[in-house]
Amino acid sequence: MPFPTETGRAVLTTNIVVFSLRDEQLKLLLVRRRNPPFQGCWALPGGVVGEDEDIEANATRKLEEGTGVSGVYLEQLCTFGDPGRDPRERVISVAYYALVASERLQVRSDAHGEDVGWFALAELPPLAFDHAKMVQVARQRLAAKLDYSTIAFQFMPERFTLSDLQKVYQMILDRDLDKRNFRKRMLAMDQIRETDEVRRNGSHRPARLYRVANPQEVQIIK
Amino acid sequence: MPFPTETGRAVLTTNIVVFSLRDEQLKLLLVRRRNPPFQGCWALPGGVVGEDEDIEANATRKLEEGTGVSGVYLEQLCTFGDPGRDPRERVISVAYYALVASERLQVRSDAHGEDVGWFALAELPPLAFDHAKMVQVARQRLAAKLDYSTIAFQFMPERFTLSDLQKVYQMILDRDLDKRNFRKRMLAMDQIRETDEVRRNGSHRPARLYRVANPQEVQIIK
DNA sequence: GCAGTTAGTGTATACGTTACACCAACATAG
DNA sequence: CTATGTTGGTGTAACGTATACACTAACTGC
Repeated sequence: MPFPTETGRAVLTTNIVVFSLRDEQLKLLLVRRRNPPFQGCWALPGGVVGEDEDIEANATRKLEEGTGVSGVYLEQLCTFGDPGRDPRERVISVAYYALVASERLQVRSDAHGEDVGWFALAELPPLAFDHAKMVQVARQRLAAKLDYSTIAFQFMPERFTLSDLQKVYQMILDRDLDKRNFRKRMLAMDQIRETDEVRRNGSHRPARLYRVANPQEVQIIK
Repeated sequence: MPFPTETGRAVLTTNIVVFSLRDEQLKLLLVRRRNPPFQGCWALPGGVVGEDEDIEANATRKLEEGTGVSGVYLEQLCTFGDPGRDPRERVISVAYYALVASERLQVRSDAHGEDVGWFALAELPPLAFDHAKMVQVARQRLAAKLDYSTIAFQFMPERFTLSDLQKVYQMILDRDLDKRNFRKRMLAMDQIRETDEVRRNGSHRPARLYRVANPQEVQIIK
């Protein structure tokens, strides 16, 4: 089966759904498009994959350009390639999702002359192309992974309290959790370590600080 | 960001990991390559996506060509696009996996002048490109989905016994299951229905035949 | 009618999940 | 300095789910 010379070829791109917690909310990184189609519209960060570039390497690079952060958790989500998804020509987009601890963030607004912004999931603007669908799939995947992996720790700063962690879970799952049961479960999976520090912030009992045992890896549990 | 005219373009293909149960074994459909590269080597079925063809539609079509069956369960797995995965040029493959009930199969050997064959997972020949990796990912996904979906029913014929079903689970999970607990679990999820037929095949008590309540859908359970 | 073979059934135990309420420690105001 | 407000931190009982386990039922063939 020889390759066709013209047909069956497509522009290869990536898009990344970048989650982070900012202002006690789960937010997404969006960039404003400067060119048609969808000029002026908000879209997921991403770009065209270079001729000899690995797809995931491209996603990593675009993510670093957008957030200024390297070494973040990145996972392939799904590939979108409807013939009509880009009005210009056939464009395949391999979607990824990424989780960034907000303390590490330093968004370079206008790094590439693009407007960049963080948007709460509940208040997303209309998105270009099929990016809304990508966001939906990413959100589902993230929520599902909370149950059987340590993925939530990717959001945490180096030191955090159990209440901080619980807020993260509650934000992603969009429901309240029982404090005692939550703490039991977190400590039982033996992936966070108590430190001898506490945090004092307000007129109440100070909170014990914890750290992630293996911040690099996302483990599958149970 | 205008598109480059030459760089960043790739041939778009699909590959499908087709699972079926044959001879009481979990087997995969492979085709022998007639052209270089990897000429004569076994590979996953698939092909180049047409200029205006939907990616999943292409996978469905290739699957039908290979098995003669339509309406089978098909799910996107992962996308492979390493720059070096095809020695000729940049080729992106969107991998799918599919589950086919063996009773429905009528493999058209030589439909396209290709050798076609079913291979037990434990006895796969060396595969072309990165297809071995695709098989590995598909196998993991399938085993994981047994736990929380009704995906296994896709393998079943219209009428089957609980022992048949148990064999399917055991084959995929590669371990024995307790008969009473298995039956309890299957009936508890209320997705199979008793029929008033039995099957007599040997000098022993006949087995009750069941059918799948919603053969079309794969449900997520619990 | 006996032997061999697969089909079919119930219960007790262990384990994990859920629900739930009070005291502790600090800052601030009076 | 003490009273109040606010968040941090802890254990136990009830419940439901998952596991382990052994015998009888129904048929065929000899």
